[in-house]
Amino acid sequence: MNNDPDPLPSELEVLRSSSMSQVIYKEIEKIILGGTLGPGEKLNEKALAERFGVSRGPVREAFQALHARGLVEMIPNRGAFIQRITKHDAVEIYDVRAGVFGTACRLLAERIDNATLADLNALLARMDAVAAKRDLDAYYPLNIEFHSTIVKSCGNATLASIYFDLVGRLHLFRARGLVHGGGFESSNAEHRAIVEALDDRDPQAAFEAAYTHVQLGKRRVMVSGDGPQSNASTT
Amino acid sequence: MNNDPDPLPSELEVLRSSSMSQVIYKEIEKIILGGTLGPGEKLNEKALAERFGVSRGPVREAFQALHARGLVEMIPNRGAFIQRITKHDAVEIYDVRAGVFGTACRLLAERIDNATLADLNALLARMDAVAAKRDLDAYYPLNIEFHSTIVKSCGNATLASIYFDLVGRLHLFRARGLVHGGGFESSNAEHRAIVEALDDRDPQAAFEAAYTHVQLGKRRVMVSGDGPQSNASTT
DNA sequence: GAATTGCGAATTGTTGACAATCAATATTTT
DNA sequence: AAAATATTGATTGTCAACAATTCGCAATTC
Repeated sequence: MNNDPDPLPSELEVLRSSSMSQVIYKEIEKIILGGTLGPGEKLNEKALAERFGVSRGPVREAFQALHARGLVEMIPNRGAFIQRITKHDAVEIYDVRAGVFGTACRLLAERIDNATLADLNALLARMDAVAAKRDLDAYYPLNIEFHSTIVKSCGNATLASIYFDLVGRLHLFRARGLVHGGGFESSNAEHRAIVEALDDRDPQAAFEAAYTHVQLGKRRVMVSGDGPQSNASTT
Repeated sequence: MNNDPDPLPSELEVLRSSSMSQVIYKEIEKIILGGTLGPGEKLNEKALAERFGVSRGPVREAFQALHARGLVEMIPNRGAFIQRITKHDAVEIYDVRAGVFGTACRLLAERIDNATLADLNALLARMDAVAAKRDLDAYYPLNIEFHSTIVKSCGNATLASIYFDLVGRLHLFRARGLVHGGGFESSNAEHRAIVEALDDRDPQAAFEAAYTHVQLGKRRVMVSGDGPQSNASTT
């Protein structure tokens, strides 16, 4: 009868109660990708359930979804652990990401409008500016926005979903490490090559430029640190 | 005390009880991809639980995993339904699959050995043989094996997983329909172009051949039937 | 002193029960 | 009779409890 019996919606009770496990999913995903709990660490069912104010059921359901997405490792009778990414895994993910991102550019080259092109060129200019100042903290989000803009603009939601999945998994690899500069001028040069191919509406060239860019980004990350403790933004 | 109290292990009690939900996952996946229960149909928790002899918990966990993989649609307070794939969705999936399969060929071109090449050439010959006889039932599994061999040989398990995921989702689109012949001579010609590029160890050419092949396969499927009631094997 | 064995606590896997929601039918009203 | 409304049945969402397994630590053994 009365509207909103709960005085404080508290962000967790806003959504329908039915999608509770999906809310928990998003929350745990935040914990994992936020890096507050490194790879290999255990996810305690009871602790998480109490933290979110629910029972263990929804938490377990979220675990299964996270496992299917490759963010969580399930060991029988042991529980859920944040997925451990080996260097070999990271190489694999980078290679797939190169192909997926290249495909995004290829598709985008066939449909890009001038507004999107202007956005990308603006990002290029801003990245050049911060690169000249060696401001890596400013470069990082711009770099992400550049790639995201392309992927979101290519008109393929399935591709975008897979792409961001891969990016998330890579976050596990380079979780919470220092950033290695060096080579983000060349990184932006590669960005410019991509935009030029898009401007030419040349799908093959766009793919090649994008694929090569990610591959070079992989090398930049791999040479900087062998273990999963290096963060690199110049991809 | 006595070993194996259950007279019939029945394939469901063989594995550890802990991975029960994952066994249920595989079983429901079989139901979905097997086509005995078309897209949009409802998956009843209680009925499935009784069928597998477990409670609803593991079934719900399996639902979440299937949802994360894009095989099941979850509607709040309504339950789980086999994912409905629109024509637009199918186009998206085909485009991503083209890029992923192309990437597999690109990677394979850099590492293929003569044994794998011989396998692929043998498959080409067998496909030519059955294509000459217009034996579509024989062509279909060979075609699948050809693509699977490439994907499994490219040395990237992450890519393979994503690829087979996409193939599974496409199965939902063309579930339980008649097969449209026409164009599977050209399909095998495209296969041959892929193998030739692999033989040349030419990554770019391999990608282009593979990408084009899937794109043409998409067109062959799309022109044959607008709705989700057409099965096409010549991809 | 090092390795092994044997508890006890904690955690996971599963279940059955209860509350909430939805679909479908029956009933009432206009 | 048609539309709107109430009621019933079924299904989903959530929870708390129980069984089984694992982990940590102490006691024992070699």
